[in-house]
Amino acid sequence: MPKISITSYDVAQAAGVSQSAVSRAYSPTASIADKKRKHILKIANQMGYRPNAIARSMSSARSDGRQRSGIVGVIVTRIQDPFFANTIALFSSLLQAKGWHMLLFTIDSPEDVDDALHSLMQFKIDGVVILSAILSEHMARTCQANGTPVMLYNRNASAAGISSVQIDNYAGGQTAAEVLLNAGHSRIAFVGGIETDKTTQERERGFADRLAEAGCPVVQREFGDYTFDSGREAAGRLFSGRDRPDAVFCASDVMALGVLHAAMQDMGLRVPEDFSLVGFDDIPSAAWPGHQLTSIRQPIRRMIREAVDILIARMENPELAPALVTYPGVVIMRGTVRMLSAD
Amino acid sequence: MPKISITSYDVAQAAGVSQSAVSRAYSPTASIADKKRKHILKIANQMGYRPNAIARSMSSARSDGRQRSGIVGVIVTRIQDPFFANTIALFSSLLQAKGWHMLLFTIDSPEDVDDALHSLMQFKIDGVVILSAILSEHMARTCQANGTPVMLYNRNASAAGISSVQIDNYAGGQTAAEVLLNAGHSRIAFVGGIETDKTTQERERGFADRLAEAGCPVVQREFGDYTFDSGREAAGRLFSGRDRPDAVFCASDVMALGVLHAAMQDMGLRVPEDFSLVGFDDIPSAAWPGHQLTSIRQPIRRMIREAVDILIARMENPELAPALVTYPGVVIMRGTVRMLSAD
DNA sequence: TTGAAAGCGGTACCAC
DNA sequence: GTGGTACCGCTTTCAA
Repeated sequence: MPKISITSYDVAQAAGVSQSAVSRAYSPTASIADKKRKHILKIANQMGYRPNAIARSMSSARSDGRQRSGIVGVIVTRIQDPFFANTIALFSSLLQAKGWHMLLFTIDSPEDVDDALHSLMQFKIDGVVILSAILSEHMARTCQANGTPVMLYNRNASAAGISSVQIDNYAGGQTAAEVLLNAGHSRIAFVGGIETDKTTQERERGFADRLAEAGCPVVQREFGDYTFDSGREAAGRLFSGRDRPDAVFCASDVMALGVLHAAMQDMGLRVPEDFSLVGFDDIPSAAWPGHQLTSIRQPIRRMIREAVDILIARMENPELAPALVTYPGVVIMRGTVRMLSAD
Repeated sequence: MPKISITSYDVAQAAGVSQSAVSRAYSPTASIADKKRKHILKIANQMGYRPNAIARSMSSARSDGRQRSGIVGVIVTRIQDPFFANTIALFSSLLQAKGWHMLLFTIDSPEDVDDALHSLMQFKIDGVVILSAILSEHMARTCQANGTPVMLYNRNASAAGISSVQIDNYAGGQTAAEVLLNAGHSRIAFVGGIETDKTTQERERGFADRLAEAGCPVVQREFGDYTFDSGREAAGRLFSGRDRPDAVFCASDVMALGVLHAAMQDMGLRVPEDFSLVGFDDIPSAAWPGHQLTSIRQPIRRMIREAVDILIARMENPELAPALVTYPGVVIMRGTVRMLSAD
């Protein structure tokens, strides 16, 4: 059997001090002679000692009933989506930069959030970020009851005591409509992600409302599942009929790229000559020279930074009220929307 | 102050049994009357009790000195790279499907692995996956000493006691060379990621060796940093001179796409008429209609599944010897390499 | 099969 | 400032 790990007791013995002293040496606020601390830390480092984070969070279970594990749980759906993968990456680095660890939980369907959260709570996580899903009323209450702050990213905070940071999907849809209207289009189609999805619904609603206002209703609605292939397939349905739309708004860039590639390569259409295209998210590949996709940008860096800040603030001070933040999307004009030559 | 969390003691009291009984109810192997277990579980569920995973791993610190946390640490560089993001996604779902949790640690530079590992080890993780980086001899020994199995994904296991799963970069480079040679090219260039990177080096070596064998050495070498933009910039250098290469091999698909977009859009070149292009990885977007990038595929699903299996086996049985697995890359012919009309 | 009790590795409070 | 000690919530002996 390999040598077991070194404990504070081992260090204490080697340093000729009490075990409590070793513990104090690692607590910045503890009252301990500077000299002694240095001595202990030196020996500890020599021995390769590292405080056991598990034991620490175990014992610091305070009288208020909260353990502090230093771990933030992150629950995510659709992790294979480049947009989400990127989001996780950002959450990870930001949390880490502030000294928190991230326990990642992947779920296949938004309904699994409650289970996932239960599973994570066994680790006494200090807080949780939920990406693109909402939790049940019941679970929300549970979290509030034991003081675990929840951050809903990309979704409305449905229940009390929960924070959220999200893009203004409705306004984004409106903006997309305006861009297309301004370009003089009249046969405008919409391609959504999953139809029952809040995000898709809001984007469509904003889009359709604005179009209706202008007396130019959506001529065709197609739905996919946010993947490239589903966008590609939607393009097939969009452009196979005789009365083709002359403009398309996709609820995500990935699908928009699917439409773009399909239309240009599979069907020989030109963009924006044959139709204009607007996406949502502004993922990096939207800007690639061959795409030049006009899109509604989500300022994800800022959004994630804010989400992390809010969460951390609440983890450190549970008394803090939850925050609800909505960011406006900004349209990034590129080459997939036609320009009107004259005003 | 919110209500504190429910402990096994609370459940015991409510069920009129001892605390040990509650513990046993949750241990499949424990000897407890079936009736009693059912009774306890029922009450526990009613109360919303969940065993505290922290306390559990604390107390199960066995005489062999190993705690079992149920957590696997994953250390990753370049998490923003779509290829890596995808890899994490797969690791996450596979580990989770087998009942393990994943603590994710992002590092900016491969040298930070040791620190990251130290940080993770404080949580008494049961095993660790390291993506595209290697650890120091010293750290490798530490892991072996306290029985933490290490899985190096995408890298050679440099030290003893460490497992690895990786693609055969050298052979992949050779294959790329053959594809280009077979297409009758003679002015062949290479675009690598970071020049000091083992992966880039091996791919180039295989590529260059095979080319040299054929008496057709690499005419130009360019390096980037695995990003799209760096591929795009490399294209600028590649095609600005008078004696342009007639074929390019990129050490990653992302860079290859950068070259492709730049060449086609920025410089008006056609592929494969003006030059052939081969990438590496076979990421999803390589197959998009507008790209049709010929690439050396990494069978990442199988590779990751194997990596997870090996790691889990070793976590469950520390006596097991580490495994070293290398997968061959397979060339996926698409449209970016010209076809010779006749043999 | 059961309950009592001894830890697991720390933290924090207690007198000194 | 310091060492001694009572926990944290659970698992696992040990007797009964």
